[in-house]
Amino acid sequence: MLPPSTRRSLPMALLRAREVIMAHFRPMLARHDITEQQWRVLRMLAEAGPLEATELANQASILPPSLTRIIKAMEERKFITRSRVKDDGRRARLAISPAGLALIEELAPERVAIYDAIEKRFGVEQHEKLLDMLDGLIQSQNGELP
Amino acid sequence: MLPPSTRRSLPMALLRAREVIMAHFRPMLARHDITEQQWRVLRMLAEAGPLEATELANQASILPPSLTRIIKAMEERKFITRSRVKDDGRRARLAISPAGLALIEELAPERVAIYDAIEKRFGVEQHEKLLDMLDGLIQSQNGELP
DNA sequence: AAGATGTAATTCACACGTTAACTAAGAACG
DNA sequence: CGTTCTTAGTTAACGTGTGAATTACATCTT
Repeated sequence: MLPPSTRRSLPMALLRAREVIMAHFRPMLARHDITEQQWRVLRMLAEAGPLEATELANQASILPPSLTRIIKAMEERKFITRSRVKDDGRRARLAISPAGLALIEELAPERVAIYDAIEKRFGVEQHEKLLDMLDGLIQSQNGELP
Repeated sequence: MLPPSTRRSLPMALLRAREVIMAHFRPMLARHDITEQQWRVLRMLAEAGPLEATELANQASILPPSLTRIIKAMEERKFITRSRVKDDGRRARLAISPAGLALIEELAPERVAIYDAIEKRFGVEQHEKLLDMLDGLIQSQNGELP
């Protein structure tokens, strides 16, 4: 049994797929001097409300060291606020600021347009099916790691 | 029309999918002190034969600046060799060394085992179908970028 | 209450991703 | 020929990914 060729490997396919998709979003993010990860953090806080750092890191798929840096940068730019959690001096509570919300809303139409363009090329049903399969893959691998 | 929630966005799904898959490979790579990208370069050269830098970068989905660093590191470790292309002093011809090939072969059984584990959890047909859909996605986005 | 253990977040070190600027070599054109 | 333009690769600057070590605070144990 041979190992899969690089042209048919799941890690490579996922990587390339993510590249072609992100290529659509990068110009928008660059225009506002926001990194992809900062954008994830902003959206997550906008959708889920205030979160603690660990929870935010998990949901945005960002590692703790990266999140520390991102929070620092976005706090300075006044896009998010940070406060201590009562009764536990270790935890930090992070929330999006009005300025952060304003950015999200400003970009909303463009986001929709980009998603429409992607779906138009790939097909709405294909898009939905792919999301389902990716969820399935993620769930399938999330059990015990023997 | 609302933008997609973060829980149903293609970039996030692709990112998380890649994470759960790479989690299987990381221990193996760490044991041999090889990064994921170095591993991609090695495999590519092993499968495709000697390549020029630009071609290698494209096929391994690595940006030129990263490839420069990777080549430097792997040349020092004697896993790859570099030579000038005759009649064009700009191009570099990169090839895997015997030591590099030996590493590939040493890891081959473990690679197969990891892929088997992934397929066992996700399902062989699902795996194949997902690869097809990812290819389709990549092809669909690869036209003109308006 | 004091020490051991656990947890949240940060820091450190190093590699890669990304964009822009740069160098060097070839090709095109006058 | 020499000038200009293009191409291959590198360098620079900054942010993120990753694993290990560290700090600060909570909790558990006795």
